[in-house]
Amino acid sequence: MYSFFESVYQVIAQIPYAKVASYGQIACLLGNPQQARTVGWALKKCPDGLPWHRVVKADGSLAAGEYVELQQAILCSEGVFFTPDGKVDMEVFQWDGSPLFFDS
DNA sequence: CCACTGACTAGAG
DNA sequence: TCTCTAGCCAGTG
Repeated sequence: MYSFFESVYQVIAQIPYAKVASYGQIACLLGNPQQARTVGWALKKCPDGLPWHRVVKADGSLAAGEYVELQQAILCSEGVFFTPDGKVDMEVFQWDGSPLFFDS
């Protein structure tokens, strides 16, 4: 079952420690820069072992709905610093997409 | 098969 | 600079 969601999960699974990626960035890696919404919807499925906390909005703010504080807590635990605005410093922590491994 | 929803993004007021 | 609106695709009912 290699659906769009599966691709989303694989990409997110490749996000390295102490790094974050925006929905649009993930969508771009999948080849569809406009599908940021669909990516977020895939995150809502939230499969086991998926580092959904490493996925943030384009401006660096969190987007996990009611799990926002949980996401911030996990990211803080991973070593990601937050600005007083409650946003991630994208200039420092945004994933560049290098460690991608399109296996199988 | 048709319609609605959704953890977004970018542009305009 | 902040807030609001429109558009996008895939999945579920």
